[in-house]
Amino acid sequence: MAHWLFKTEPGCFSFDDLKTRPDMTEPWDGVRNFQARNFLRDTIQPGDMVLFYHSNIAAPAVVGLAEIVRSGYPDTTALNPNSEHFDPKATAERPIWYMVDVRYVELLPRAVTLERIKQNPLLTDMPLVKRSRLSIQPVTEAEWRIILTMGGMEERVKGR
DNA sequence: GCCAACGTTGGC
DNA sequence: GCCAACGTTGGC
Repeated sequence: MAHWLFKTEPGCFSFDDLKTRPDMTEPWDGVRNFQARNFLRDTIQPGDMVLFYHSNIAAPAVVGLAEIVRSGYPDTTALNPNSEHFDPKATAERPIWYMVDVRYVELLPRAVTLERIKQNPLLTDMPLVKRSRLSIQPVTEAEWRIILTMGGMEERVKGR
């Protein structure tokens, strides 16, 4: 089981939005970056865990945990001319873009702000810290444990 | 709202 | 296939 960090602008789609879906399952669509696409299409698997990160706000932070419930499949918003994520180059035969389905798991007792992440010398290798704009990022087992601990979930870390 | 970083596009 | 121009992301 692998770990990931998914970025989202909460004004567009927030962790609360994920929680309030009736079945708590949501397609993660609209990713239009090839590196992120490759993770979605090739690597991310059901059961993988996700750090849910809010970007583009005053205090960007990891706010909660989500789980992958479906691996990569074609992102249909790319085929829809009415979608803001429409890509005229995408076709049903060559979808180009992919999405996965995620499920709400739980809110972190304490949000882990980017500021705190940057202060932790053990987290300086994270793409997040290196100022990458990558919206889907791999997270190492060690980083996962550290961030959960910083978020007030020591018990969960020990239980694994 | 500014602007640096950086991914993508397109002319050559 | 290089690289300048351009557009977007996202921290501040």
